[in-house]
Amino acid sequence: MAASRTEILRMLAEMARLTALDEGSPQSFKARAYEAALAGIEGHPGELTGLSKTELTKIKGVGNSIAEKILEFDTTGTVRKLEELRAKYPPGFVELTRVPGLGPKTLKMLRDRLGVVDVDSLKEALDAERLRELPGMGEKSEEKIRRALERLGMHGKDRRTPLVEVYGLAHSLAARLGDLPGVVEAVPCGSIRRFSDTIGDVDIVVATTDPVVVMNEVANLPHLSELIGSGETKTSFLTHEGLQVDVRAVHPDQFGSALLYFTGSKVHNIALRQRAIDRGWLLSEYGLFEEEKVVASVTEEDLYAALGMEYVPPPLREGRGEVEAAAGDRLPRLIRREDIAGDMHYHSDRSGDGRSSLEEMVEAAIEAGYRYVAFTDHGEDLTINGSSREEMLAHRDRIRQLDDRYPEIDLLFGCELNIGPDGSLDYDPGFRLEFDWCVASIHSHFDLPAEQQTIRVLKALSDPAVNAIGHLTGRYVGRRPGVELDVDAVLEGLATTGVALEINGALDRLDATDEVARRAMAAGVDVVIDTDSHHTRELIRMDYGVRWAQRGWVTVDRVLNARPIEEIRARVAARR
DNA sequence: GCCGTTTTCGGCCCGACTGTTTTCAGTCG
Repeated sequence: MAASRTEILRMLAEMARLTALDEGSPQSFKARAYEAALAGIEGHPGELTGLSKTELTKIKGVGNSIAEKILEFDTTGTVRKLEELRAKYPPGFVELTRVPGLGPKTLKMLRDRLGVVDVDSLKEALDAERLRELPGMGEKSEEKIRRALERLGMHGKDRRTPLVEVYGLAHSLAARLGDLPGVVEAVPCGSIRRFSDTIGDVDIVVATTDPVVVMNEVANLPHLSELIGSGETKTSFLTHEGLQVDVRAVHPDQFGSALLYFTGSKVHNIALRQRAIDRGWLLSEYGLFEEEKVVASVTEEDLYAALGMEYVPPPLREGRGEVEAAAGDRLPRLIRREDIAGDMHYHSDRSGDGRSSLEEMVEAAIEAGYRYVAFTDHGEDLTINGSSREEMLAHRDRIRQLDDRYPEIDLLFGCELNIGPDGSLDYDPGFRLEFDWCVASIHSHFDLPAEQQTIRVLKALSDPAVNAIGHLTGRYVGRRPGVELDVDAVLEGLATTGVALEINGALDRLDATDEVARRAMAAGVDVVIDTDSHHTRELIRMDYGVRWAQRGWVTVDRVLNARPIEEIRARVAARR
């Protein structure tokens, strides 16, 4: 039997989790070794199955022992060591690690001294007031754990929230703190700044000469439901939705190092700190130090430069090879918002779910600085939102008229075709070729087997009218997983046909994923970064799409809509 | 468990806050 890449990653993640528990600390070197191997493999593009032990140990973070475990897992389907750990720490006990405030040390003590093995037995021990008998524990600890248990499942330590649900809140909170007296700047950091599609909690760093004012403001925010902790420079609280927010105040002179530290990721930070150590320095949120002397601290640019690296944009800071690349001046020229020349997935109220008129959408596009835009209203197969042939042809006339009226922008008559369960598309082949540009996307039948989904998408992209595949999996972050398909097969299809992979900037979609985008780069597939706007206020999604693409290491030379319209037209023509 | 332009052994990122303690361990990020 051969284990898939995903299964191997999951196995290593479980090994890391259980080893941390067994060793009594997530900082345990063994646990971190598993995490390092996990990161190394995630950054390793190729297949894993079939690799020899020697080849496996060439992967960063994978040594003899982990290579053997991967081989064992690949051939037998399990790992003896993992089975032992599972027996020692059954799921009910592991569940307890999700309780905020309960770490491995405390959990071990609870089990050894009080026989606590799961949530129920923990509750019994709490009711009997037995925890306070233990060293280091008291009445307050009992109360804290009791409260944490009550809201377990609502927001355990490992709960991730879709970015779309917190993005607005985080920025409005930062804006509010930014207006306080003494505050120079307030910025959401952490996974929000790295632009991860899900986030654990909200981290806001405030540059201020007067941290007391900031801490007071935070303690009295209307969003605050429960105060978790508050000190002179740091306050943590839960919102009414159960989201944890950490606000940290630093002196403006230390803002760069604070931003760097609180943006993470953890893996990225550790790598930077290691670089500092290699130079005999120390890097913390307060700055880069040589003994007592500050080497750099005011801006992130200063810090990277001092460490002998190119500046690393936040979306890249995931420990996926960016540290090595930046140190060797090998960071790719990533796509940037100012490179974008147009939007190739764009709706008007011709679509049933469109909310702004053609004129409004054209003017919004001009306002955004675009040189061209493709209107891609839904085809007839989406019965509620789509348009008939007659409607589409009338629509085309209006687009041509507007194209004449607005010489500063080129308007394309396009369509968002619906990919049926069998890969079929709207209209007929001849009519489809009437369009200047077509994006084809999945809108239903999300549960078909992966093999069928792959055939479905491959069939759609083989149609000469199709120029891009929209929101590849149809996922909604945190709500709908999206279709399963053979990504490599699809990428190969895209590469051979010259059809582009869309990176959809809608915050709840962010589809294709950053991971797929990166594989697309390796496979020689071009992308289009689109907003899929249905309203003039959705054009901001281009910022999101670009940052998401950066997470996928998408380079400017591979983005179709960073090129002149003539090149896009030529590409469409060449395909027919 | 991994790793080596000082090392095949002895290291492995750094600091705030809490609760329980009089100096610190545990947890978290």
